Amino acid sequence: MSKNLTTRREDYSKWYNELVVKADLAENSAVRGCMVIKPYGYAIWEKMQAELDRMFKETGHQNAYFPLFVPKSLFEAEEKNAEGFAKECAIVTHYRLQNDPDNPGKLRVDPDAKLEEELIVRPTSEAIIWSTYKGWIQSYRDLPILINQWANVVRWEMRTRLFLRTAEFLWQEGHTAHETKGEAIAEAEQMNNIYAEFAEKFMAIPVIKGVKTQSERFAGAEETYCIEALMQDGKALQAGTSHFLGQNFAKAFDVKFTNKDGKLDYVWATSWGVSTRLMGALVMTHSDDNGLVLPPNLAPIQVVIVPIHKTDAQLEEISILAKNLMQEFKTMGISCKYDNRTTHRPGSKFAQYELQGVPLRIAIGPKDLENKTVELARRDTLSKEIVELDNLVATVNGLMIDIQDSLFNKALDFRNNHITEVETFDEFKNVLNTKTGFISAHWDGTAETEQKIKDLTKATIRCIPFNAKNEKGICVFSGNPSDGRVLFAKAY
RNA sequence: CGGGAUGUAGCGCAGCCCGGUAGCGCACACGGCUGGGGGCCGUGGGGUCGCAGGUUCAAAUCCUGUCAUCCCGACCA
Repeated sequence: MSKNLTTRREDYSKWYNELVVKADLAENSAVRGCMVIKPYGYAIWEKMQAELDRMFKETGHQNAYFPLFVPKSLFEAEEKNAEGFAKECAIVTHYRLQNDPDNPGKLRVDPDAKLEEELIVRPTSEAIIWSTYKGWIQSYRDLPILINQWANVVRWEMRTRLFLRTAEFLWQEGHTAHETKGEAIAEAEQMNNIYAEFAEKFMAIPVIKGVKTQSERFAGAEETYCIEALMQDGKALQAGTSHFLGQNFAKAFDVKFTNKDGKLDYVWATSWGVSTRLMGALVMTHSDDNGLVLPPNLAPIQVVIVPIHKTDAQLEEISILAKNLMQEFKTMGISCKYDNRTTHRPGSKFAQYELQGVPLRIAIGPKDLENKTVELARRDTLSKEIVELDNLVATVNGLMIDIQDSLFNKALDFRNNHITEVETFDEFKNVLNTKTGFISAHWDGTAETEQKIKDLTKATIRCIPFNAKNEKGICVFSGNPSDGRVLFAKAY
């Protein structure tokens, strides 16, 4: 069935790359480490954006936009943050080109056009935003500030992969300022919950909520909340993070306010973000060897109608039926495409929509016209059935919900079957190398142990999950006392 | 930046060892037969073989240099 597509079993990375390209989601750009998101891929991203944006606004956030460039002096103000990102920054040093006297027809950087202060292309916007907030905040009456921005950021990664790690990527970053510590923590937790809800309800990706260990924390954060998902190859993917930043940025940028008692205090901050990496998570969670599988809630095309005909007259007759159906789907809010191209044959259309993950396909041919039926094919199960034309729209509507649920449940089963509790380090290594997935193990809470395990196995602590049962134990590596289990995995 | 590999048509590759002026599959264009799962047959278009130098009557092929890309590490949403 799958033609020209590497299978998951053969080579998971290759399968992923080919799938992203062949499903028309994105491709590598000629620009180093950068990606071109193609219209079909972007349409999915837009659906994600729309839903997230709605959720942000429902919780009182507003959108704004801040500059791409961050002057170096601002960038370095919060030391930990600067240090964390320093190794992967693109830097603007000049502002003008000129004709190259040594190479006619070529340009060179004008050496006289050197900037007095270099500009960092934002790898994240805390610095530029907090330097701006300083001017906005004087009193507790100015708080909270609840702002999100949709933007691109640049991180000069050594090795890149479509959607999962590219030098430039699209994301949203929320940056909030609060009067109290408690309020800021509540905000960070709320946003992590929103991410989890979005991942599970819209992307049909089950996630584990928790906090990062100190060494995995965002540079400059006091606490990093995260949602972790499990891909089909048994590796974990960080799907979203939300940070409680304490007063670190307020202190670095001197953002003080007068509180209700008339005293000066630093404001409390959060930041949170998800990126186009979610597209990678979507692909890797649901897709199969025939291509992409999209949950109905995110599919740009939820239903495709493919006519099967020999003659023009047959096509015309099918088209009348198809157009009526489209109208009904539209009324139900189901997006539908009728592919009446005569330049492609039905079989190749079937294959194409399968590759592109369209959740449901309706085929209508002369036999169907005669019997008042259509053929329905589900992308997720690859099952086909002939159904009556009567009540078709209701049937399809029900299937949209079924498919969405069943994708989630399938991913949930897989995920739950790949969380393994281990008691010894031998078991740990064994599970990691054979079964893969998350390993639930006791940890002594030290960075040293965490690092040693990472060096030995490449597995990192993905998160300290919130839902962990209260259980004392001994560390799987050091044998020292542990307060609870954490989740280890190899990660993207 | 350390280890490995590769640059030949839009994409994927063969040819290189053993030098004789470039080929296959997919894609593309045209014609016909077709049409309920990626059709078949025929015809056709498209490449200064990454770049520069050298050896030679002759270089995709041999030699030297160089550039680029990919994979494995380190870094990371």
